[in-house]
Amino acid sequence: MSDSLDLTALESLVGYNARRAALTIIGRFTENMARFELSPVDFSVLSVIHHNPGVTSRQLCLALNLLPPNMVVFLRTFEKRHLIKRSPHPTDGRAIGLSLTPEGMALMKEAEAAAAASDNDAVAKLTKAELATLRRLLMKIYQPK
Amino acid sequence: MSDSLDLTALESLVGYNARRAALTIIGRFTENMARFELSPVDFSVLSVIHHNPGVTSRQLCLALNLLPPNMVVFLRTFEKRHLIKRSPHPTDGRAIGLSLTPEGMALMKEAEAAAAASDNDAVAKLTKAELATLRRLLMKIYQPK
DNA sequence: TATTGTTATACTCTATAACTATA
DNA sequence: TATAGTTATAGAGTATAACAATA
Repeated sequence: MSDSLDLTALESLVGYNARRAALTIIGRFTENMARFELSPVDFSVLSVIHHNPGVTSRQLCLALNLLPPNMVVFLRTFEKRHLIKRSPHPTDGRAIGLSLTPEGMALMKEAEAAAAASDNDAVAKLTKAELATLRRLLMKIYQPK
Repeated sequence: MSDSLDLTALESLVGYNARRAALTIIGRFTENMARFELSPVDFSVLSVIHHNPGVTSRQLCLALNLLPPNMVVFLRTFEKRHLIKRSPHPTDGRAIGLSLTPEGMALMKEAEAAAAASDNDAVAKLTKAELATLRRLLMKIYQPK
């Protein structure tokens, strides 16, 4: 039986194409990062902490579009795994500054290399110029203003 | 407090950007399509049936990367809403051909117009040429071969 | 009064195992 | 033996309401 269905109506929607591409890339990401026991969202949270030591939970939620109650669970798990530590915020007694432990830094050094490799593999059909264009156009869609 | 976090590591990953853009577009899609009581996946299934009358459940699963047990639930719900009908497959006694009812066609005529409008709104910052490029690059990522 | 972080919980979406009817 | 469709269920991911501590 021929699999030649007409999908042109769906394929005209950017949202459909963006979702299918995201699921493809991130599905592979999930497999390749399983050895670190990091989901895509786990990785994104740890990456932001890594490059922004002292960041607060609220800042993470805003930057990554995650909800505070869910962030609490992520951070608790990371702390139990000794990947992050919490320090009192210098000026705001309600807030808590987050940073990676040496163990967390060691993990993220490897994990970020593996993440980049997985991402590159998933988009290997595109040229470097196409990838630069793609990233730019995608960011234009989700960034405010 | 300045919100200027360093996200460059994440933003270098196509998967991260594709996911953020997809969630932005589809979040708006979900709001705009709520009046039809159609989720993004609901819409994609009905759209394929609309443009491919007689399609089988298995073909839908392959085309949209959905799992058969979940498709059963979608189709049951559509049938209860009198949006689709099932007909015996002409040659394969195991399979069932799917098509829209007149009621389903009427709904999808409106829903497809609203979907296109929502999608266009969500990517209004991009030019027509950029959108054509974006669709082409995204399809290259998720299409096999 | 508003905000940060938290708890508990509900809801949606997706995935797995096993079954039936037909090819 | 393999495939189309189905059932039941489990799991992951995400969302809502309400609260304590601090600004």
